[in-house]
Amino acid sequence: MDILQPTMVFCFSSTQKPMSIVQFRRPRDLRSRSGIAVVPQNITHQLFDEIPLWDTFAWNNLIQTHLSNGDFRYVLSTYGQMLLRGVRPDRHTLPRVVSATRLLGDLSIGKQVHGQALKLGFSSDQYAITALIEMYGHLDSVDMAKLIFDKSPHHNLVSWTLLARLYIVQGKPSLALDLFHRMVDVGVLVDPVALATATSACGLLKSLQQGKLVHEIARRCGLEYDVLVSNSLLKMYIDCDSLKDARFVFDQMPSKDVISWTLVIRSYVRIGGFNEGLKLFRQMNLDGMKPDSLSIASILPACGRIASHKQGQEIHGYMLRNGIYSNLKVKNALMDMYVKSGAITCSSNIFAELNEKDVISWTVMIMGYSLHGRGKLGVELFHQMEKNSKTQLDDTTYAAILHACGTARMVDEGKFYFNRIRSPTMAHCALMVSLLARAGLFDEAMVFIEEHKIGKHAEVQRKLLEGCRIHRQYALGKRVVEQLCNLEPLNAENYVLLSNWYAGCGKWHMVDKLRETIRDMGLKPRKAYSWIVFRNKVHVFGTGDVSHPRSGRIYSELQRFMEEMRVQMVEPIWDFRLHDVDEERECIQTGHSELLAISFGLISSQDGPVRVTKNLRICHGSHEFAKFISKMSRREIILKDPNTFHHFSDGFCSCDDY
DNA sequence: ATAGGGTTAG
Repeated sequence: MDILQPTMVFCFSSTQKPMSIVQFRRPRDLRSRSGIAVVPQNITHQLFDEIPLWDTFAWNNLIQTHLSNGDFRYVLSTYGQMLLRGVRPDRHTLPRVVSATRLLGDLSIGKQVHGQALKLGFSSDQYAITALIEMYGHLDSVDMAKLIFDKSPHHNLVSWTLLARLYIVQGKPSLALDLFHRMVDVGVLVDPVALATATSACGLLKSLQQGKLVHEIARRCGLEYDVLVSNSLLKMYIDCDSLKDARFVFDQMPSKDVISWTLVIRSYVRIGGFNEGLKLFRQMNLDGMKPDSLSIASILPACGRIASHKQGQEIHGYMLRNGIYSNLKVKNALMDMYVKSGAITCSSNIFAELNEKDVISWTVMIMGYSLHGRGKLGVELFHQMEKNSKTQLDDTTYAAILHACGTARMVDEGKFYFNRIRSPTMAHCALMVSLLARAGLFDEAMVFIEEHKIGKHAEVQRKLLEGCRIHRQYALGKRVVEQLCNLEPLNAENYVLLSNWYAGCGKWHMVDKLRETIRDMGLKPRKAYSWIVFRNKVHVFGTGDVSHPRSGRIYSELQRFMEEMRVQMVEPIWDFRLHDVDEERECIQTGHSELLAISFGLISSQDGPVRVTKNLRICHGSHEFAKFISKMSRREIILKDPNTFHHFSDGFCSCDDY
């Protein structure tokens, strides 16, 4: 094929309109006399006739306009006309035409243009070379790009950086870094973009040592505090898991932009520093930096994780008020925030209004329903997803559907989906064990564990224990706990479980012995806490806590419910055999932290749900008591524990006592 | 001409 053939270059699609040539528009040219819009070719032809043949500048201008409008085929057709009419392309023409072939993804035309560049004598032009490097790099290979680079008479900063970038895209960061150091060695003056490219290579290599070397070069060039360079350094230190260095860079930055803030906020959120993340987010606002959709998508997971319904809602409100563009990523993050902070209805409202959904949207909702005890809805949603969209499922989606089957106790469906997973992960297997154990199918669970050889994983044993707890399988439960002590001898929680088991059978000498063991090993069992947000303050309660200013009223309210319960002949439950908190066994029921938080919630507000979060699992007795309270007080209580959300309402719980 | 930040994972 020859690019000079007009048939080849005039390949307009009928739907495309020549919007881009508006600057050459003359009223009488645009419409034919009959008033019918003329076809693009005609307009273009007429326009070509208007451009003087000697005026290369005007032709370049037209090419540039097409290029920036994304009309790459017009670039080629204009270029074709130039050649056809004998207009001489200059050094401004070829780079743009080469870029157009790259963006079109057409290597063969690109090669033809390259040939013409050689013929016309532009092969050593800096701009033509960079365009060619990029074209070959994207459409052919990095090796081909390297060849152009090597053959070019002189290398400039941009061609060095471009080639390095190509190596990074190809997953070869160490080659990119080599190139950067060679460039520095031959004495090319580096700029912020070159430094940013080298820094990101270090991040990909996770090499702190290399990163610090580039940091030193940046310092020597006096570019350390350039905002692009600082941000890349920040990201590099985060990628290398050195939050300490990242924070140092951040604190030193004389001027931070929204990207700097987002980077550092996200890095705290990722390692679980939710409060620090929120603190920084507030600081960003105080510093007058307006959050955008990307920074908001980074902070929302923190709101979800600490189940701070209020803060997440405030951020959502801020977005609506300030018209912050919210794309699917942000909406997914919002949905997940509402799921994790106990407001499943808010997430399903957002979900219902989505006009496009990706795999994450579906996964968040399936998992969301399941976490809120509505596994069946989650399974239904999965069916809907398979019917309505060609979403490519991933491991997380399968984990969500297995979780939903577990919550809904849909064993056959769970097995069906498990068998569909091409290579099940440990998490998938553990979810299957959970599904079988929760359904009381212990023999089958044991066979499954045996078949998949996963008995050595504490995660799996804990799922098994969950089933034992639900179905009061105390003999099997004890064997599982002993197994856990063997698998994780340094996990205090396992000894607490064992100790509670012995306490349940009145074997107090064993309880004492275990307590000694825990102490001698220097282990510290986790303490139970519950918290509730009231008037933008977090109120935290420990077991038997009396430090709250309204403590008297909190306890008397619980006492009142307790007496009521006795009158109604409801027996309090004292079964701590498979419970994993031991301080609670020794505390009166009304001293359990979740009940203190619930009571505080009830006395400090008149209506609306009471939202409480607990760091450890709720015990059986408190669960029963909370059901009773919800009935007597006619209030909805939403309690989040590490595994699930319990919605207590009118004497029932959404978890169906599982 | 080359460039730094975002969502699920029970």
